[in-house]
Parts: sequence; structure tokens; C-alpha cells
Amino acid sequence: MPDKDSSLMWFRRDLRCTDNAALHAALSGTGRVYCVFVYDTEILDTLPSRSDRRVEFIWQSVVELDGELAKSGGNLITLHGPARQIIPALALRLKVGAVYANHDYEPAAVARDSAVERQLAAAGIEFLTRKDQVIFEKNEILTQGGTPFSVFTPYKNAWLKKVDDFYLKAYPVERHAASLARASREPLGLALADIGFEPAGLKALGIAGGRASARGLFADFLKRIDRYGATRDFPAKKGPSYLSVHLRFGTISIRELAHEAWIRSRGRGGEGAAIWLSELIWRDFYFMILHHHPHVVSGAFRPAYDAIPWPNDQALFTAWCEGRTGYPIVDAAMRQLNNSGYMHNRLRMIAASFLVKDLLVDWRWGEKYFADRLNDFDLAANNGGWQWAASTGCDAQPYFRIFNPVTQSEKFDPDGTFIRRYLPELAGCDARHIHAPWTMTAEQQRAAGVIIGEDYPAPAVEHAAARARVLELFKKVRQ
DNA sequence: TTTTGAGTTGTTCGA
DNA sequence: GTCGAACAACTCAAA
Repeated sequence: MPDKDSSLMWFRRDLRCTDNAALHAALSGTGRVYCVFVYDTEILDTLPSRSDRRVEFIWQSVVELDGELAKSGGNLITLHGPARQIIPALALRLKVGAVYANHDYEPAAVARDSAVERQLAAAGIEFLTRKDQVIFEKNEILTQGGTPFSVFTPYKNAWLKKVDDFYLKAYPVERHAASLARASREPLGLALADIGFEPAGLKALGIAGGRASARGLFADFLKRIDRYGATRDFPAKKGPSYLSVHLRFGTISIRELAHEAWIRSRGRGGEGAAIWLSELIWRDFYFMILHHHPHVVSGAFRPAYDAIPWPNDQALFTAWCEGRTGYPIVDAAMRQLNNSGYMHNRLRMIAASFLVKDLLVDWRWGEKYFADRLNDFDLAANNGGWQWAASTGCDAQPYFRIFNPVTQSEKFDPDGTFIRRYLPELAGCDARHIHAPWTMTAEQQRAAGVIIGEDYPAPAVEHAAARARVLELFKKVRQ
């Protein structure tokens, strides 16, 4: 029989023991609380490589989390296998009365949690879940008609109207930490090799999992948050918070970030904080969209757009993936992604727009490529971003709004600093030509030390012609 | 129910 | 170089 006096906290994408809703709920009960993290093979088996930056990040965060729990006398049971079987089995073995976890909104996770809940229920064990990774979820922000929003701005206005200290306050986990229970660590140790993965070089990239790293990034960002609005669009500048990967795995709490941004946004000079808060609201928005419209995982938010006959030229797609389209801003962006697992937000828009509207490749190909490589990959945000860029999503940009990769480059990397960082072959180009190096004369190319077509590719497509082609493609669907 | 105003991030053209 | 309009109509949200 389950022991009503103990429970199990199941960590997933909430790898911290401060300000954690489900952990707080578990510790607020009467009994002992065991903690577990499962390296879920149903997820890990889908990864393209055994050397994955996300897995290394999770591993580092898990090790840190175990250390934090140990300070209060607990520890983290770490297991490897299919979570939907492991969690019910562990709950039975520990004889707990309840399993606690935080909500996950991805369709596959929802299905997994339903399966776990059914198995637990059959054994008389409760499965208790909490909202944790967003400020407002599901149906908390609705139109006056009681329906979910599908346009961002009115959603954001309603969000800002509703938010207050109550929704932004931290869950005081520390107060109850004495209830943490210690469990034997068998059968799995804590090494990355134990789950069949190798280090992926995070340290060399200056990335580290865990809450301490997240806190450091946040403190640094707060020093420049006032300038966020003016700097965020320039990939060569240190504008963004770089917290996305930490938000993805929950090594920092969204409440902690949103609370600080909200307070500052209402103060003097709070414009930067207000813009950043908007980005956090976008995050809530896309989780809400995914909850209400799970079909976006496989197709367009507006199904009519699934009829677009994308030519899907494999060679063009490969050139895009490898950063050799001949458009420097696109190629530099893709090499940043390939080298580091990160891509600046402005560049995500430029690269996505280019793949879809210049190379005429199905947005889902690009979505998948990003999903496999982004350290901060999140299904809801990545899907929303791609559908926005492809003009197939809710509140997407209009189909005729097509980024010009040269204009964008001139505007947001005016002196070519970012391009030179990732395309050393173009380092000798002057700021006037680096955005469109094919416009250099043969003599200029020799002077710059780069021959177009040899040292750096000629443009894969001509933008003006590509623009006309994609407008035609959309025209067919609209008729 | 009907009407009205508005909509993340742009580009191009012509004056 | 700078500016406004057109792009092309549509859907959403609120009055």
C-alpha cells in the first residue's frame, strides 16, 4: 500500500530547487519528499548525435541540483530509461502516496503524463501537477468573449492588466526543505557516460548549466536591461540576456525574471525592461497557442497554408544548413548556430525568412533543423517563430513582408562585425561590400582577398527573383 | 449583431 | 537621402 506520508517530486524542465511550484507543493505536505530526474530515452533516442549540448547542459544542471538538494539532506534519484514506465515503477518501490510534477504543454509530454497518471491511479497513487514554467497558462488570459486570444497585442494587453505580485511571487521552497528525503542512488551514477553521451564542449562556448550560471547571466543582464531596446537587434552587440537556454530547462524561474522586468518596466527609464517583458509574454503566448492548437506541431496554424507546394530543393536546403548560400548575414547566422547552438533572435528571423521565402523550402524543414541544434530549443517558441516567419501562423507577418537579406544586414550589422566573426574569408571586405560581396569587381575581390565562387559562394538565388516567385506561390493558395 | 480599429520585428517604389 | 504610400485584403477583439 502507498505510504500517504511520503511523496515523489519528478523534475523535468524545471531543474532548480528554488521557486519551484511542484516542489513547493510537495514539501508543503506532511511527509518526506523524494526527488527524481529521468533521462528519458523516449526523448534522448530522437537526438541526432550522442554528443549533444542540451544533454550536457541538463547533466550539469542535474549534478548541481543534486548538490543543492544534498545541502538540505536530500538527493536526486537519477534514472535512465522510458519515463512513462520508470516513474510509476519508482513510485511503487518507494511506496509514495503522490507524485508531483510541473505542467508541460507539448503534445508528446501531455500524452506521457496522461499515461503516467493512469498507471499511478491504478496503484492508488495521486499525480499532482502545478503551473510553473509560465506566468499565465491555458485559459488564464481570455478575451471578453471567453475565448483564447490568437493575436499577440490584445493578449499582451490583457496579460499586463491581469499580472500583479500574486502571480509573480516566488514559491518559498527553502522554508520546507527539511522534509527532503534521501534515497539510495542505484542503479545509475551521475556521469554523462552512464547515459551513453559524450561532452559536447559547452565550457569552451562559455555556457554552463545550473542555477548559479543562470543567476550570473541575469545579474549581468540587469546592468544593461535599460539599453535592451536599443541593442537587442544587433547581433554584434551584447544586447540579449542569453537566458533562453536556462528558461528552457528551468534553471531559473520565469517568475523571478518576469517580476524584476515588471517592476523595472513601470519605473523611470523602464522601456528596455518593458520590451524584454514583452518577449517573456511572447513565451507565455506561444505555450498557450500550443495548448489550444496542438495541430501546429505538424502543420500550419491556418491549415489552408498547408497547400503551398514548396519546391524543397535539397541542394539549396543543404547550402542553407551549412552556411554557404552566398548571402553573408544568412551564412554567418547558420555558422553561429552550427558552431555554438545559439542564434541571435534577429538572425533567426532573417535565416528563417530566407529559407522559406528566398529558397522556397517548407518551413518545417527549417523548424526541424533548428530543433535539432538550438540549445534553447523549445517546441512552442520554435514552431511559433517559424510559422510567424513563414506567414502561416497565428498573428504571423503578412506573406508579402519578405526580408531582404542585404538590407537587413546593412541595417543590423552595419560595419559587418558579426559577419567577419563567423566568415573569416570575408574579413578583408569593406563595410560597403561585405553585405553583398558579389557586387565587388574582380579587382575589388582580389584586393579583399576573396574570390566569389571560389573562396566564398556566389548567391544561391537572386533575391528579387526569389521574392517574385514566393509571392506567386502564396497567390495560388489564396485563390 | 454590426461596426470599427488595429495588427512585433519590412520592402519597394516614386515623388 | 528622405518620405509616404502601397503591398492585399483578412481576421481578430472590442465597442
